[in-house]
Amino acid sequence: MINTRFSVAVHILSLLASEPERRLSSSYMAASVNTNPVVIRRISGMLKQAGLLQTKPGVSGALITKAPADITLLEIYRAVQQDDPLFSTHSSPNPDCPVGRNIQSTLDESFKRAQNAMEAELQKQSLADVTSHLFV
Amino acid sequence: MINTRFSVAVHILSLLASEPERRLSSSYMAASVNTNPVVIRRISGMLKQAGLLQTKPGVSGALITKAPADITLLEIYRAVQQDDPLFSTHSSPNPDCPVGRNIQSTLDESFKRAQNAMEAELQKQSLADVTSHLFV
DNA sequence: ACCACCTGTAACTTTAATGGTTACAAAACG
DNA sequence: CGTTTTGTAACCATTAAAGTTACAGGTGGT
Repeated sequence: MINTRFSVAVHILSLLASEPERRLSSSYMAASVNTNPVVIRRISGMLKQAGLLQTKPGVSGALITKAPADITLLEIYRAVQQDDPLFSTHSSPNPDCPVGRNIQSTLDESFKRAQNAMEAELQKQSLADVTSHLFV
Repeated sequence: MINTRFSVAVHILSLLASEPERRLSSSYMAASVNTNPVVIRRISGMLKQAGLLQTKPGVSGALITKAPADITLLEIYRAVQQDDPLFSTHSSPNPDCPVGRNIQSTLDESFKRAQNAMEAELQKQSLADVTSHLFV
């Protein structure tokens, strides 16, 4: 199961998108997510590296850097998951067995196709699609 | 990251598919996977419940129950992952915040779409597709 | 210039999931 | 009958994630 970083990252950006003029501090966002400010800063750091938000040390709060319609969920996913594989394969199968010898490379291909399909769907959804459901 | 049960399950079924006449014991398969026989029996149990293989208590070995071309990777995935969600959402966001109040149900929908896309791709691949790459 | 406050980050603790292991009852077969 | 195997339960070890504490460094208000 994929960790909650992705979920929290979308939450953070949704908050920033809802008040694009206002700098929201990590404490403020932590109260909405219901976690510790350090957790927010950790994930904000990854989003900053991906160019999705701006912060300055010492200056309170973060600002979103793009229009929500121009941020795909895939960008957010990649920002927090880097290139972690979605599926893991068991390690060191028996090389003396034809199945054991070739299973890993074969599975890697199948798994990559599945992951690509998932990511293609995330590419189709934008942050604006998410936020449009939040305020109704 | 998805656990290695799926990977091991495909390995098990590939072994059984490679010798459909022969009953392979959990110890034999454990040697190919490079793990403990109990791990194999644990996963075999799930595959049995899904109708993908047969075993009898006391009788050594397992047999595959279908032609590899008729087993999709999705069937195997479902057999070992049940209906675990692919993505997790952070728990108890703040209900006093419009974002916190609605983020979970919104994310659930987005995440389900992504998971569906992944599963649709697994549906397209059969065990035969995998085994055809193993013996070359 | 000072101070209160914030970010960024490292380090540590806690918790949960996974895989490996031990143990043993129940069943089958020679 | 006794050896072997499956099916499970129970337990241990390892790992990853999230939460927490701590603190250096920067900023802006006073």
